[in-house]
Amino acid sequence: MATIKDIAKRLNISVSTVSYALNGGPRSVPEHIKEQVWAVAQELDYRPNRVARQLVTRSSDTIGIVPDHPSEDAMLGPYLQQIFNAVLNVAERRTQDVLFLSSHSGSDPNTYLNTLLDGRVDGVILIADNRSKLRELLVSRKFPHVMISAPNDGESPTFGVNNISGMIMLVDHLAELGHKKIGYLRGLSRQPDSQFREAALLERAAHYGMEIRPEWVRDGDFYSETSHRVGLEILDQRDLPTAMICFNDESAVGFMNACRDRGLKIPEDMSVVGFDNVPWIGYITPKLTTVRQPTGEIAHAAAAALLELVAGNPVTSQLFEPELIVRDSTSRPKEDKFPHA
Amino acid sequence: MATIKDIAKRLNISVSTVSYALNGGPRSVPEHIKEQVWAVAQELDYRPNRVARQLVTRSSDTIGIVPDHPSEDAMLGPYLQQIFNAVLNVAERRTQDVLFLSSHSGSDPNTYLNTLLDGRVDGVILIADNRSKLRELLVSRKFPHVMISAPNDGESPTFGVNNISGMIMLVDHLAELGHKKIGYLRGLSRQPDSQFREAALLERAAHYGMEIRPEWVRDGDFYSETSHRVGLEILDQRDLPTAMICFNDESAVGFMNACRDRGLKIPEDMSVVGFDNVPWIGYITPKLTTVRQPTGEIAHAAAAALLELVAGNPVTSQLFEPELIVRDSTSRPKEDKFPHA
DNA sequence: CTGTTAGCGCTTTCAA
DNA sequence: TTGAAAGCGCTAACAG
Repeated sequence: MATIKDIAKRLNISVSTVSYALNGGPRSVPEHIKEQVWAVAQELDYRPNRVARQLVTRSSDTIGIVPDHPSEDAMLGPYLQQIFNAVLNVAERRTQDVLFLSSHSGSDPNTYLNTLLDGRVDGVILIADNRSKLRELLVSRKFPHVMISAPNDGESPTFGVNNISGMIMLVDHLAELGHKKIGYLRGLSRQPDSQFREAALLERAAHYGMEIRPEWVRDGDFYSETSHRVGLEILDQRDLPTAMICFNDESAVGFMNACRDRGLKIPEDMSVVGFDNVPWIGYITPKLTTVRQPTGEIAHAAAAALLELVAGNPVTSQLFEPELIVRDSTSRPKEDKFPHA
Repeated sequence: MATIKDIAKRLNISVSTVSYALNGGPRSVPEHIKEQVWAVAQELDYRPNRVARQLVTRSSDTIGIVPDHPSEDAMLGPYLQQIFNAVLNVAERRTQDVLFLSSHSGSDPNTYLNTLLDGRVDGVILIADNRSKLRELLVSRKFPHVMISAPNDGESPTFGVNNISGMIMLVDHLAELGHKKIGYLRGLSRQPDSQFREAALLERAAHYGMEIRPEWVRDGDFYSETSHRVGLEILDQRDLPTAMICFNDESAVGFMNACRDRGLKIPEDMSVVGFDNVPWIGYITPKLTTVRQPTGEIAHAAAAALLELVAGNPVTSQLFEPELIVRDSTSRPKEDKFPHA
């Protein structure tokens, strides 16, 4: 493979001149030399060696995405997919590469840190909450990073959705429809997201004087199978809520299946809402009322911020507002249909 | 940042000894020296500089994924997602990175080639068909690569699904149910996949003496909106087929929506089949009969093969068999329900 | 067995 | 204005 040395030799000029000619600076090179250099480069099919350049410039033009809870099938969930897609788009526009760093070196954060500090990435987008050990290490080493999906504690630039107002929108919507008895299928309760949403739910529901019986609230995870199973348990009780708030769209699908199994019509017998507005939401029946998380915009902003950070510029955290999307899975509760009957 | 030089100086030994101690070879190092080296490394918080190593070993321990028709939202489709996920898994197990190379340098394949030859990846997985200009360049430069989703022409190691037998399974299934009148919503007709499937469909249908009227066959793309629209046009005709074969699951969803709009029950009035078995298939109603493409396995094999190739070992192409998954969107045709009526 | 040293290909400082 | 040369941090060939 041809190198700048070959080009220099061929033209009897110095490598520095070739380098400057090829890079268009910082030193100026006479136009006719430039042309010759480019011509010879073409002829020798010269391809710049990016690794050599990286070594001397100490920058890789690559950013990393680090999911803090790496799993075998990380890229199969819509959340990471949307983030990765958005990051890819902004990186591409700035001719940067993006590396998806799942967790080569096992789960020890300190070992894992090697991956980040060995020069392959200039900075990382960390998808984790604040208790992340890795985040701590990044902060203490001042390694350029931004966070997604963590509450903003001022330690790192953070980009996320306003979970609280999302939940409030949902409760308000149900309140407007006249619902008084609400059930809640929560996510993993150790997750900050879950906690914020639940707190908002309880507060807002209390505000409206809604009833949320303990037996209508159940733990789940993010999968529809679980919420299907748990949903059946809820539905097999005597008294039922008239509306169910599900932690995310997937669990809403599971719960809707449970309703179908028990012969409950949605939304007539039971209103159901989700959270997220996943990409395949248009394919499920009935169409689900949910809150859209602007995941793409969030990731977009995070990536842009990281690149600023890498370039040495200051950045500020950003909280995004979700959007209520009313579809066909919510309506007035049955007993409210004829309020004066 | 500490380097091996610092460690060497600290212990009054040579850098080569340090290097060998750290890497565990190829030269052997006395155990007690090794221990000292590791201790000092720890103490100085030494992190190996991977870029420097790359420069001398001329290998990046990174493979690339190259979608030949890069789009803004490349990672939003399930196909690339599954491929990426699988590749990530095998790469991780072999401590390799994977770079998703969408198309930085514009669409000129030759410029684009720079990206691949500048040392950042040791080889690439090309997702393209055989007419790919980029593939041609890779072949002529003997740059390590494998192909996914192209017919195997013997030029490059190729990994894909047997489209023909997939379509045959589908037609056989419909024939067994007693369908005689078949419609077909095809994909983009310039795509080799589409062509193979259509050829197989026509041949197999002829074999069974099935009727496929031209007005039951329509072009589409891969999106449900299109097939929804086109589906309505088909359904507004006088005579209808009893079963519709859709190019992929997404278009099947669109067509099923069209059926719903026209009051046709699935599968009673119309059997519908898709192709792919996308991840969210469990969420649509009625559950779709389809052919599963083992995309994950294919990508897995492709990635493993690429790593072999990079290591200098020979590899062989592989064709994967699809699998018919019968669910609730197909049944006997109506007029066949009482064959002797 | 271990230390010295020559690069890998590039950028950039320092001299001329 | 341009060339020579010093590294970047590492591996590995070579020398002792």
